[in-house]
Amino acid sequence: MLELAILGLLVEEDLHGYELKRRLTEVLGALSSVSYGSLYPALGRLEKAAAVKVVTALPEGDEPPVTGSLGADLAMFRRRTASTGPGRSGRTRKVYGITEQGRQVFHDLLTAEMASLDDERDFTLRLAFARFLPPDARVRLLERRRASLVERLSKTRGRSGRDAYAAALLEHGAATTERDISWLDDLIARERAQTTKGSAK
Amino acid sequence: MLELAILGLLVEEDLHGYELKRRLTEVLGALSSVSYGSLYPALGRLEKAAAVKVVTALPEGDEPPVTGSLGADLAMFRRRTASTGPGRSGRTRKVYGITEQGRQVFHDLLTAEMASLDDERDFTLRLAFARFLPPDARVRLLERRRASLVERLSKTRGRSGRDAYAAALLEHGAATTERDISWLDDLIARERAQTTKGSAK
DNA sequence: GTAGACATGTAACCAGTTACATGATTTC
DNA sequence: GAAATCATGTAACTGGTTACATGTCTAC
Repeated sequence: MLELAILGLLVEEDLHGYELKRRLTEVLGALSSVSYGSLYPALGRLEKAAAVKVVTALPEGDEPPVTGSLGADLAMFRRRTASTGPGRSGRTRKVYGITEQGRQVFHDLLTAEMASLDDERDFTLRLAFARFLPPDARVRLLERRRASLVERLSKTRGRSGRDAYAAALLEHGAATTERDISWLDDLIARERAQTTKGSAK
Repeated sequence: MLELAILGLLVEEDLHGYELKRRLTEVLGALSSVSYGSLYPALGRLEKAAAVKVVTALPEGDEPPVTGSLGADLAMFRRRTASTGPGRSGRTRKVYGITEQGRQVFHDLLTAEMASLDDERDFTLRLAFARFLPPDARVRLLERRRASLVERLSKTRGRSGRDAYAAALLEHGAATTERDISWLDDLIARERAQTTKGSAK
């Protein structure tokens, strides 16, 4: 999960751990922000698996490469020299980039059909990276999620809470699930519209 | 968390592990159902802490026995004899009951102010047992939750997703949070209405 | 007599957290 | 030169999971 999120962010841009954490909190939003205690070990694992590697060349313009022309890595010396003008940084930051293998891993994780049957976080994360999926996989993701919500709803409807609080909880939960379902319907419809537009017809 | 849920269920009724699991799935609803691999160890811990104890004598009232009329415990022999008419059970089930200490632990856990800042599950669980809280603690719970949602919303609003999917996610999330907030407002209002009605004024 | 629901339990694992330790750089 | 912020990392723990092992009772 964490690995998927990290790779997803690195697909677009080289980042160092600290910055990565901030982006993760954004992407995963309310759904828990990660702590350094899990982030750094995760980066370590990914590095060992050759899915990411330290690039160290600091981004300058706005994104990272764009301006390109980094010249040399000089991998050995951990650029302890002037970084960028009146440089910013702390300690010696390690900027990570995704490798070809990492892209592969990313797609594998993203496509992995299993799970997410009801895991909200998992679904959210995948949807956040949906643009990297082929259209049909996108639709499948949305529909699997929809099916799981419909099933949940069917199990909820019919039971009534033993007291006002439990009842309110049940009712609100059901209403929320219904809204989620029609939201998904919208997304699915939009998706199909785009697909047919693009392809044959 | 699990402990709190178990104790909360046992406050009302003696139950054995298997049945407990089913109730837990109901109470915690979509928010993950527990597995036996965590339930039984949790029961073990609670027993060791003297918060629950095995009662074995099946409750009669309403749920499990129905046919009732069990007479004696004969604690030593694990009732291997006919349990209830054309008995129901499997193996030899252990029915747990909450102890006085357990009730204390339950209230302590339920009242514990910390946490839940954004933990959905935690809040849901506490609200499910809200009837065991004094009115003022109930209001506090609801308002703390409300505050945390408001804060979340303020952090979300303003950022816009980098692509259609992220944007849809953000937007839907914000809308859901808004609905949650007004739902809480309803609950709080109802709560206050009841409090003033009951007390002086 | 065997399939399936009921019932309890353990061990190995996993994904994350907290708390701690360290250190560079900037700003006041 | 102290405080704040940036930055990386480790160790101990937590709260669960899956997979496995075992067993009983009912219904066919």
